[in-house]
Amino acid sequence: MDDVADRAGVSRALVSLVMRNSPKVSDQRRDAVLLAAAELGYRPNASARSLAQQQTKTIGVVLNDLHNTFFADVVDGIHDAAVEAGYRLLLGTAWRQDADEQWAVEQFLEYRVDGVVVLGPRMDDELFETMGRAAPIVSIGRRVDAVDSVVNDDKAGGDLVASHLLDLGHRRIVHIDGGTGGGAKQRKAGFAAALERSGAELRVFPGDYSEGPAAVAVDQLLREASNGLAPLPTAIFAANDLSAIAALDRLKTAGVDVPGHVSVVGYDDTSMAALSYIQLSTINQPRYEMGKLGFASVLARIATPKLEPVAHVLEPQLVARGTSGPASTQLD
Amino acid sequence: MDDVADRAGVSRALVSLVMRNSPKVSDQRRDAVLLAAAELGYRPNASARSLAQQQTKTIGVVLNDLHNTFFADVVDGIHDAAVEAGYRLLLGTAWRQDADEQWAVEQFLEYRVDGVVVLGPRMDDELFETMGRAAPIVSIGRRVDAVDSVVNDDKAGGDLVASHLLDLGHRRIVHIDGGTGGGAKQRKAGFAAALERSGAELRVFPGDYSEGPAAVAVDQLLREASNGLAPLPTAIFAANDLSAIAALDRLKTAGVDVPGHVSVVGYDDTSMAALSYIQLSTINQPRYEMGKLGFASVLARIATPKLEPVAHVLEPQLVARGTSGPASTQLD
DNA sequence: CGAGCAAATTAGAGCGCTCTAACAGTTCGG
DNA sequence: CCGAACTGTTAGAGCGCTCTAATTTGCTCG
Repeated sequence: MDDVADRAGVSRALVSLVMRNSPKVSDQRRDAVLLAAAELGYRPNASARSLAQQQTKTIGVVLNDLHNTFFADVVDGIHDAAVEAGYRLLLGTAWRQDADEQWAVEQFLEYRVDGVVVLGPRMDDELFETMGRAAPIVSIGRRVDAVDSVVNDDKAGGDLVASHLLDLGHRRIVHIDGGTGGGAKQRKAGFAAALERSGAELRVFPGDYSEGPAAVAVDQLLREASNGLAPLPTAIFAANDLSAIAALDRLKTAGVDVPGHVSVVGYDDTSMAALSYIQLSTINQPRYEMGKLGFASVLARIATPKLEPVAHVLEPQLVARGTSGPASTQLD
Repeated sequence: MDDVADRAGVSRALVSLVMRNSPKVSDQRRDAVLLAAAELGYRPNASARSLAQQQTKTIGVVLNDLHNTFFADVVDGIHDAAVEAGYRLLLGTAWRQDADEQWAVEQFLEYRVDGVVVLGPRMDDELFETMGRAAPIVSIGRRVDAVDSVVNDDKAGGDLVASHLLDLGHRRIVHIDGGTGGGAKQRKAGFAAALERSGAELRVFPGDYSEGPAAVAVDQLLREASNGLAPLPTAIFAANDLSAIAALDRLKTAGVDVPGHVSVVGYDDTSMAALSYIQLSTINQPRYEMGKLGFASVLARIATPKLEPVAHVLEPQLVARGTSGPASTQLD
């Protein structure tokens, strides 16, 4: 910076003003400085700037799983909102390990990021509260009372699926749940409540948002059907797309027509669901919006730190594709 | 830091030593400092440290597409290698825009990261050279002569597919290429050369690594077959998994048995290819290894800045799954 | 018991920037 | 024609840490 100042024949302070494009610099000097900077290949040092300014204009985003495209969409939303507000993003990855998650946040705090967004958090609420004292922090995908959170209304989502299936005439229905996964309990609750109101028959199998248990559940259903113990259900609602796809796979392998004979619905609307090859009916969470909202929350809290925690609840949407159709009347 | 020093009754310098866990501190003082730090909730300021140390122990990773799980695997490799070497990762995203990519790198340079890794770069070689002068930089997925690069041997990959199909007895083969996409030309070249040696018949359709053109190509093949103009090929090699899946989709829709009647092979071994639902035969690039190697390159260059650029070429591997099988003898 | 030496500790400068307050030049109303 | 009110520019302290060199402490040993 000194070199640039010398070369342009001005003071260091003026160079600083130019680099931050302050309006109170004469065009003449500005050009001289910019020229000198370009000639010397000068690039401001972000660390020094942060140190002096006591703010980084950066927010940290903790990603739990880089492989999950669900998060990618959310990050897109955060990114766009951040750019608009003149903030930059720092991504940290927790590689699906709880300890990593905390570590990532600690790293961010050492960097003195102005705020932190955690996607699909696993760490416990208490830790959230502790970290929340060091910097504004918001949770996306799980409700945390101590800090701001952005979630979709999983219960409403479950209800949407139920209505969709009931409208199609389904009465013998199976749910493969998401175990302890985020939002799984609410999805099930919303789904079950709606079915109960209509008097439809519901059977629940345990799952965990992964392929294995879903396949096991469907296999059992198929076995029961072939033994004549129980007819196949006319519809299956899996707690997320991954398990829905596993279920689909088992059904197709067994030669069961989908949706002619059994309808299948998932949750999340991942890019896999949209594959023309799969065409899974599912529930879409407004991921991009959730990202935008998450960033806005952080920003609001940066401006006014001692606001009461807010929980933003967004409405999920049904995306009816090719795996759900009118209930089969055939009995098997 | 001063507060911690006061509370522990030591000097600021000693606190600094403890925070960097230097061995030359007595246990007694160390404990006192750690206690004081914990009580005050002290967290070192990374910016100040970087400023004083003139290094950040951080490397920047430019991600072109957060949605592509291919990159996620590479990042996993980079991450593991980085953690092992005591480095931390900063992720930047280019959101598929060339300008963003350059911007991301600039940001990193302002942070004074010790090195940069760019995944699937789009910026031109010249820019690479310029940036390479400011910090060690390595390109993963595209060969760039001016700097280090890590790529897979696309030509060998094409050759692998050819051998696989020839071994299975295929002689009437179609390739849907990847247009100007990275490595597409080499994949085609390797494939075509091997087929030519064996005298098999090859027909090439234009593509661009996306679904559309692949579907168009297959539709045309189906039309020709039903018109009796030309029999269906017994095998199709699509330049990447996405287009392979699109091809599969058209074939299945048309009721063509895969692989009984037509075999399909992709390239990249994305997570979609591994879906039990799809089981696509494909070529696997050692993504995780590529990440590790990429980091190692950066590290080597940090240690010895003026090394000659090195191009690491890794061997691709055939992953034979359910979409490729013995050539059909049936003529249609 | 004090010289000699290693280990433990500290003072203080410096990293590259921003920010406050002060300082020159202009302009302008009275 | 003088002081007020700007505008543009600058000196210099300070951000929180590390690092070098110097100093103190604690031992060992003749």
